[in-house]
Amino acid sequence: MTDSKKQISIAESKVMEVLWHDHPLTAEDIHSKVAEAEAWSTATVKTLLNRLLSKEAISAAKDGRRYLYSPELSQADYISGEGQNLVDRLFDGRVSELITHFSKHQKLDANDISDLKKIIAELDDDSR
Amino acid sequence: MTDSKKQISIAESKVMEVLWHDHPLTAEDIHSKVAEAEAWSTATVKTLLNRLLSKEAISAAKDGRRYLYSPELSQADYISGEGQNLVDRLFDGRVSELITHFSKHQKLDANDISDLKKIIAELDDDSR
DNA sequence: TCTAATCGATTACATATGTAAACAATGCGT
DNA sequence: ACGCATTGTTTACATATGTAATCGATTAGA
Repeated sequence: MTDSKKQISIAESKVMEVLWHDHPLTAEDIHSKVAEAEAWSTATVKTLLNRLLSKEAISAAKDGRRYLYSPELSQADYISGEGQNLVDRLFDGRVSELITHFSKHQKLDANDISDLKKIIAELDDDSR
Repeated sequence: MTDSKKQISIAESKVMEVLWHDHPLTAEDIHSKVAEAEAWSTATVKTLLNRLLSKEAISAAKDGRRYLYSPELSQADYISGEGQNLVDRLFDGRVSELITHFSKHQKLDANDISDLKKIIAELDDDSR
């Protein structure tokens, strides 16, 4: 098996965010985008890109002297993985527990509530 | 400031789980409980207990030759922290996004759905 | 063509984490 | 009182992660 299934770290995910938003991009592009939030040197960004490459979370296509990077791992898959992970760790895999927790402790705002209702409505439709 | 607010690692949280479930406990108690899931040596458990002590996530009360450990950090606080963390990282703090994600991708079962309905009903009551 | 700027690749280094052995103190049984 | 068992303390070591400097190749200008 390859390096694939390796975990993406927080810092690495910041680079992924940029690539999910727009790609392909050069290392320098990524550096300037990510620099809005993180005071990283270009060297740091390059290190992260290389780590993501070996984890096969992104790919690089040669473009003359430089590379153009694109995501391989989709944001949806990443989020699902992290989410599943958390639910497993904190709620023993029970999604309803997680939702209950958030509804009780993390204060849902009006938007959240209307979204929830919408979700329920759709679920009812589906099962009907 | 003390070491307090330090992050609790995954391995450390396994020890916390045991203590949240039942406490105070001796290191050996904890070792046997946690051993059901993790093949750790008692030395490993001791290391984790010490790290948790310096992070002030647990406390120890001398009981003759040994110590009795108890949680200081509550499970609710831990879960809230981790949850908030995830919502911030993956959904830019928007809880409804998280719930939407789970409803779309993580397949809610009948239980989850009835829980959701219950939550909605309660929220409606509260706001009335 | 020679050189300076530009990129990527390699190496570095501190802290965190997983996992545990070695060492030290101390109380129990004989 | 003495040595062994028990329990805590210190030290160890590999991998992961955050953060970056340095080395090396390549290319665009002078």
